[in-house]
Amino acid sequence: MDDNSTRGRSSRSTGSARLTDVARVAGVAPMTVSRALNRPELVSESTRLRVQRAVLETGYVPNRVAGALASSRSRLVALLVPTVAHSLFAEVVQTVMGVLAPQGYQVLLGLTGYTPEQEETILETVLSRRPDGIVLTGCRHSALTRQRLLSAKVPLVEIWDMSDDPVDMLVGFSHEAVGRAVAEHLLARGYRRFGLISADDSRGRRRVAGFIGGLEGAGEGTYQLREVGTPSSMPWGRGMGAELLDSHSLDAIVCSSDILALGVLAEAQSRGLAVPDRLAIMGFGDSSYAGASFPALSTVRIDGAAIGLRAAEHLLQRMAQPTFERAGQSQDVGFEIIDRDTT
Amino acid sequence: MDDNSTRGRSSRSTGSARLTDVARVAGVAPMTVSRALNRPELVSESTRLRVQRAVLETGYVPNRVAGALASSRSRLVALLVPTVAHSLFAEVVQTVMGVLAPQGYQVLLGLTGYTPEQEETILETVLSRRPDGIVLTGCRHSALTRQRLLSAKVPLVEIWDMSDDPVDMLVGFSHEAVGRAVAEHLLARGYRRFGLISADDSRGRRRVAGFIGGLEGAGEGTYQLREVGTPSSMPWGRGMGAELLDSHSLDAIVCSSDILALGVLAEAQSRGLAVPDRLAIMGFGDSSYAGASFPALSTVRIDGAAIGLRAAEHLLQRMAQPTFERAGQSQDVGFEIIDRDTT
DNA sequence: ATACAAACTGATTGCGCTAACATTTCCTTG
DNA sequence: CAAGGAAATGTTAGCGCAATCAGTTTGTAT
Repeated sequence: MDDNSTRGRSSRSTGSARLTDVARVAGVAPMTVSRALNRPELVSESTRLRVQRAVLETGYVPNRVAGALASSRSRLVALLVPTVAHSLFAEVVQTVMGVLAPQGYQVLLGLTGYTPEQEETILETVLSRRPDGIVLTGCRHSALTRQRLLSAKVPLVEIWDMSDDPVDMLVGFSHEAVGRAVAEHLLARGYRRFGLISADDSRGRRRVAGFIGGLEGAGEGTYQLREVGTPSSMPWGRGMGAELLDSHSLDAIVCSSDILALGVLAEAQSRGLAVPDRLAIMGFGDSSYAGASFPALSTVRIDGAAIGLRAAEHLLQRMAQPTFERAGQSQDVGFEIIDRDTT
Repeated sequence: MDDNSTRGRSSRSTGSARLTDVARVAGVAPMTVSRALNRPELVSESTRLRVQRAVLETGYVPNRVAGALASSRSRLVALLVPTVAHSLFAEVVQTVMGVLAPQGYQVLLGLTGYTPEQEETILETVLSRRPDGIVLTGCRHSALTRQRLLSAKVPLVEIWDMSDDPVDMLVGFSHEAVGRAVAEHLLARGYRRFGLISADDSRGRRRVAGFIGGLEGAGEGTYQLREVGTPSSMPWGRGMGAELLDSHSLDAIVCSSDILALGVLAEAQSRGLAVPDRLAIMGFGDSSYAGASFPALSTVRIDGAAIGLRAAEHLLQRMAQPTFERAGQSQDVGFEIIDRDTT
């Protein structure tokens, strides 16, 4: 009579149908309803149908918060990226979600900006949701972040970077190698006086360092470096391009993103500078618009979709395992220099 | 002796520190720890500090899954957009999260593609997480979706569109009005023979319908319509632009996104067609790169940031209210035709 | 019929936390 | 210094679900 299966009894109840309500309507035990919904293969055809009808009749919407607490499985994956306003990261988000959604995982998105402090704060709140897996952009974490990741015992994929000691799994590419390769490539094509425009984030800086290392290794070439704020944009590129061209005589400008490069291209065109004869321009990322600008932008192709895909697959595989065990595997997806018409 | 505050007792426990562990170390009741962490103003300075130390000592990470179940507040907001691969939606995501994160809300991201079926599926799983609020792109939902939204009793903001009967709150603009305004604007500038390139989604189609309505209202102008798949990209624009220019004599091409317009621009430039004298080009969205292309792209400015900002603010306001009550308010943020150098 | 396994269903318990109410401690103020 | 109230802390009882194990039914071989 005073049992809990009657509506509106407890002042704390939310008022919507629960598993017990469905069970009562279907004339079975709550546990059977749970099974009918989550592991239908364990239930007979007839009960499955009765439960199905009862769900429709009651308008039951499962409460996965309670489910997660009871089973210690949240079916939630945290995805931490610096921003989605950059098409490369948007591509990663898109791909990761495309792989995870069909497997029944939902995504908790976190934007870390480009600072370790924000990463730290966001990771803390993210961990409190007890996600089943984490995809985290970058490998350079604060000590506290790293310690939290280690003690969390959650499958983790770090992406977008290479590291000698990944926390768990890793899918990325080497930013230094990109810079070095671009330097060697442009030197080989005869360019010598370089302008560098980089966003002021750590990975952009590592590409710059790689580029400078490449010049030094070859013993050739000079450079002028300019940093711009995040997020990168065409106006930033155009403005910095103008500043570099005003004050220096340059053969080529290398940018830390395609969007900056398009800004430089616009500036060159407005000055009537022939590209690439008077000025070569190099982007980074191979965004969708890079291949179709006029002239088509030379750039470094990063396969964000491949990174997202592999990260998600690694995660799925690990989340399917009953026991937690770090993998410690790294995967370098590399990059490709795309020589179009601006170099 | 057999109490539950001893580690490793229950086989169902997760093994990490709980509130009771912190309480034991701090020498206070569990409830006091809860208060010290969530409502510190209710706790004396000295206990707050003792709890703080105990948290550090035990390495306690709150379990918000349990917290949400107990309090019926998930501090989760579901954000449903068609894609993040489009800069306008990425901007909305970025802004919404920027507003909500400082208020302690986390975002559950859902990608609905451009189909009502996916929206339906995703909404179902999203509702099972009991979010405190929902931001949903678009106003044309399936009957089931609408019914679920109505019975969910969750604050909801529909964005990116206008509607006569919003489910709850609404922040958007009229796609028909955009189409009509663009038609009138271009007719006024003397263009008559139009090519239209639109993505095959419902909102793009409504802008096309508005454009055609504008031509018919004025009794002037002819048009050729082409639809492209989603997601839009420069190659799509360039290809469709080439097809239109090959088969028709046109004054202007109107695109359903800036990225398509840049593709058309590239095609025009590669053909040596003077823009805008021989061919005018109009984009949509005013993405970051639109203003800095050469020549600078004319487009329709949609303030994604404003939409995201207001949607988030409305939601916060509603989530702060103790009782659930539909608002039924709409807000039209409008749009602006930006006349740059391609018209 | 009987034994035995396999398939299915049910009862109990607890996941980790907070709402609600009860109690204690501290501080005014006449 | 007693009375009264505010501030601080504690106790109890779930939130809604699934793990676990116990029980029941069904099918199959003897």
